[in-house]
This record gives sequence, C-alpha cells and structure tokens, in this order.
Amino acid sequence: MTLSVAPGKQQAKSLRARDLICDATIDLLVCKGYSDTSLNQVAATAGFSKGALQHHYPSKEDLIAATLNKLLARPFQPGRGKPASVDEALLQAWNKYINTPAYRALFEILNAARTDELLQTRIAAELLEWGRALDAQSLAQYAAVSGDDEEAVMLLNMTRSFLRGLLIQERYGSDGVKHLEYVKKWIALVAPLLTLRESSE
Amino acid sequence: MTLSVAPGKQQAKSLRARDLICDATIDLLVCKGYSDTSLNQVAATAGFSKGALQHHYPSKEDLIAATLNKLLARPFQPGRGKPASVDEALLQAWNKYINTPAYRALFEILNAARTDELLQTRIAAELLEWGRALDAQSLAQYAAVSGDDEEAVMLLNMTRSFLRGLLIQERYGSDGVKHLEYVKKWIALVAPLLTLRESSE
DNA sequence: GGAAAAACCTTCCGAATGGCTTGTTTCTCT
DNA sequence: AGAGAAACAAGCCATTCGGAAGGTTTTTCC
Repeated sequence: MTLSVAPGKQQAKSLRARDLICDATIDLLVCKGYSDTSLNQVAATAGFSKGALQHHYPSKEDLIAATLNKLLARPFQPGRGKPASVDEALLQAWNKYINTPAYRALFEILNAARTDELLQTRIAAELLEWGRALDAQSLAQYAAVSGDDEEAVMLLNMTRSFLRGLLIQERYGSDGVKHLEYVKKWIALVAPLLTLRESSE
Repeated sequence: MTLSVAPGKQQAKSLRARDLICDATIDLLVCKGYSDTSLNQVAATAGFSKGALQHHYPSKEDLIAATLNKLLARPFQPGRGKPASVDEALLQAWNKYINTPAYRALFEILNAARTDELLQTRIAAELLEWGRALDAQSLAQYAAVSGDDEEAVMLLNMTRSFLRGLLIQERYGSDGVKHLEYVKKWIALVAPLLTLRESSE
C-alpha cells in the first residue's frame, strides 16, 4: 500500500475522464445536433455527474472546443490501403473519413459555430490551422494535371464542399445509396484533373 | 362611417400580420440560426405581442412550416434575363437564388429539421414535393448532352449540394470572393455536360 | 345600434438549460 | 501517517423558452 504508484495515476484518470466525456459529446452531437446537446445529457451519457463535467470543462464552449480538437486530431487516413488511383483515393476519403459519425459531429460543431458568435471566435484559430493542414495534406497527396498547385487545392476544397452539402441533404432527400452514386459521379468529373503524387514516405 | 368597408378587411389585416411575422422569422433565421430564433424575438421583431403570434401560429412548428412554405413559393427566377448559355444560367441561379438571405433562411430550416424529429415529419411532405418540383424545373430548363435525363437531374442536384456545402463553410473559411471563384470553377466543370433547352413558352 | 366573432395584447406558468456552490471521496507528496 | 490538492457528486439559482389563460379592442353581421 505504501508503495506509491505511478505519479501520473490521477492524471491518467483525469485524461480518461475527459476522453469519455468528449466521446459522449460526439455521440450526442451526431444524434441530437448541437443545440440539443445539453451539458446534463453529456454528463449522463458519459456516466459522470454534472459537477465532474463542470470540473473538467468549466463551460460548454470549453467542452466543445476540446471535442473539436479531438475530432480534428483524427488521422486522415486510418486504413493505409495505398490507393492505386485518384478515383480510389477520393472514394476512400468519402467512405473512411467523411461518411463517418466523427465527421458528422465535426460538422455539427462547424454548423453551430456559423451562428454562435462566441463559439465562432473561440475555435476560429483551430479551424484556420485545420484548413491550412488540409490544404497541405491535399498537396502532399494530389497534384493537378495542369501542374497548378492552386488548382489542386481548389478541386479538393470543392470536393469537400460537395460532400458536406451531401451530408446535409441526407435526411430529407435521397438515401445513402443515392449518395454513393452522386459521390462516384463527382469523382468521375474531378479525377481526370488530378494525379496522385508519389508518396515520398 | 356606417358604410361597411370591404368584408375582407379583417382578413387582409390578418394576412398582412402573418406575412410580417414570417418575414421577421426569416430575418432571425438568417442572422441567429434556427435554435436561437425564439418566439419572443420573432414577436418583438415583427412588432407584435407574444399573444398575437400565438394566435396566428399556435406552435413554433406551425410558424416554421408557414415560413418554409413562403420560402419554397419563392419564384425560381425573379429576373427574366434569359441566359444565353448554361454557364450564365447556373451563375444566375447562384447569384439570384442561392446566395440570398431567403435561401439562407430556407437552409436553416432544412438544417434544423435534420435533427429535429418533429419538425422533420411536419415538413417532410412539402420538402418531397419541392424536390420533385426542382427536378421537373431542372429538366424543363436543362438537358444532358448525353441525352440522359436522369444525368441532367443528377448534375443539377450535385450542383445544389455543392452550393449548399459552400454556404456552410462561409463564415469560418474563405470569403465571398473566394466562393465566387469556386462557383465558377464548378460551373466550368459541369456546364460542358449540359445544354439549355429551347424554352417552349 | 348591438351582439357575436375574430384579432390582438398582457400576464403568467412549467420545464429545461447553463453555470455555480457546497460537501465528500480519492489521490499525491513529504 | 497526515496535510493538501485534485476529482467527483449533488443540489441550487438565475435565466429563458415555449405555451396557455384571461381580458380588451376591432370587425362583421343582423
């Protein structure tokens, strides 16, 4: 008993608690949306009391910002499938990255920040940095056949816009199957303008 | 004094009140978003009391549904500019229809309905009808060069998805100028696959 | 002109939310 | 072992929202 355990035991517990809380937040964001994600429900879902949540994240903004950071830190390509073509790479991005609960949650936060001034300013820096990282990532993987790097970035950004727009439409319009059709159609349009860079790693 | 005025005077007043209320709702949706559009604020903005609003629209759902109907009834092409090319027509659709406060408001409602089950079921019928009308409208104005009508509908739907995705990104990413660039780039990609139908009217 | 009805306004209430305070348990350091 | 800090639990409070009840004014019909 007297042997002092690893000095980070409490810290580890804290980190784990925060992680669980963020996970609960993500779940609620996905199925309830931002405005219906209350701190009470987050606490209940995560299995903590309101006070515990209060301790870890003093305000809702803090909670959302932390959750956002967790979502943004998600690796871009979990499956290292090494796509052989642009078409395949873009389709993978849709299946493995965009069309996922995690991206829905991220989407909810972005969507909420659009009209919530405080949240907007709170996370603006992270989002800008994220945007830059995405552009860099795009350029690292793809190149425009025209050789114009800016065009490659534009095309990828347009792709993301399109996919985002698809996510919104989801529940009142077409279904998932129709979406996949649309995604493939778009890829067929864009892919001829892009090439895969030789991965230097 | 005794001359009885038009029997519809009260009705006209009521209609005007409802119109003002819907307009106020639209304004608030645009600048506050759906969840921050409260009945109190709607009443205040429209210049009516809370009870008056309650009289005209018994519930928030009723108010939103009425506002949605007003938004959906908006004519698709206010300016009869008779575009000469597909590019021009699509650009007009962006400038005159999508990139407008009215469409933002519509967007907010669609977005909210995504996670609000009750609102979702309440307006599902209108939205479905709207979707069909949009498809018909698309086919009336455009045709695919391949001759496949389904392809034309797909391309137009994809364009709408893209533009919607652009609307979301707006406040945390690029600015309006950048958006126009993206829109034009998109049009450049899609326009070659479409042709304008001879307007039969 | 007077009654009935519609439109309108004031006021109130229950429920929920976000944030905070107080008290208890668990861990850490010496 | 014991003091102090961190983590956690439970409850409370001010605010706000949506909704409804009651009374008042205006319009319509006879």
